[in-house]
Amino acid sequence: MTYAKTAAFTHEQQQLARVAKALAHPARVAIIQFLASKQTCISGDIAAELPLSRTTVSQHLQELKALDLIRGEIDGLTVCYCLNTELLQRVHQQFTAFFIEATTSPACGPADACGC
Amino acid sequence: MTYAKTAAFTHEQQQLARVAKALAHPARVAIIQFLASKQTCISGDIAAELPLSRTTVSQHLQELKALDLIRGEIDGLTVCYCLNTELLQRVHQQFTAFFIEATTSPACGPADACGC
DNA sequence: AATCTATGTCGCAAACTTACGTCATTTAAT
DNA sequence: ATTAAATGACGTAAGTTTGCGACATAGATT
Repeated sequence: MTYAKTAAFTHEQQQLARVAKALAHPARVAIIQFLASKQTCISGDIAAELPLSRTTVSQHLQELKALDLIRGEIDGLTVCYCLNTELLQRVHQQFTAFFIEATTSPACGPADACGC
Repeated sequence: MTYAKTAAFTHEQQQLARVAKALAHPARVAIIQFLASKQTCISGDIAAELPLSRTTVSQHLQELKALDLIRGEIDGLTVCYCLNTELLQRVHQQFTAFFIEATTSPACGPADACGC
């Protein structure tokens, strides 16, 4: 997505694509769900929950952190990760707007094979 | 040393990731928006609207088609593409469920630096 | 038939992602 | 002070995506 041609698209399109990309790996979906399932920010060994090495999970965490979807606070030896629910809410709205735009279009109906 | 990672990713997580991946490029977001903006299924030269070569656009179209997010009907010389609004609606629901799960978690608040 | 047009397919190069082992750093426990 | 634990950074190998020109194909048009 950071390919050369990216610049030509609207900021909105790039924004949506960037977040979509963050969710484009089951590990990152799983990480977010895991963080959501805990009342407290969980330390980094989310790795124990996932079929991936700690290093790889750490990398996925950094990726989510780079977009600010999650935050990490160092607390002694461990790192406390947590969801940025505010951002996630805004992202949710963006996705919803996109999907509504897409699903309310008067394009071909569900079954008919596109009678244009 | 490898951790004991027995838990593979759920079907649900993979599903979400797969769709997210389809939206993970601004060109594909743009294609969907473009199809939504037309009352009628538009032929393949969506390429004229995008800062990409026809070949590349065709490739993105195939990718969306592989997930059945869009459909293409051959109509003589041209191909009629259209959104699969039914699927998009279901996908929207999936994303919404995910985001609600993520945003209603009692994790760290927006401003406080994660007081765990 | 010869040609034109709209499309998809193929193969390639460059860029990016994924996954993981090893290492350095930081903090806690002995 | 030494050792142990948790973690991110670094390097790197394998795989995937992106982007495109050249080629192939299949209806239209002449």
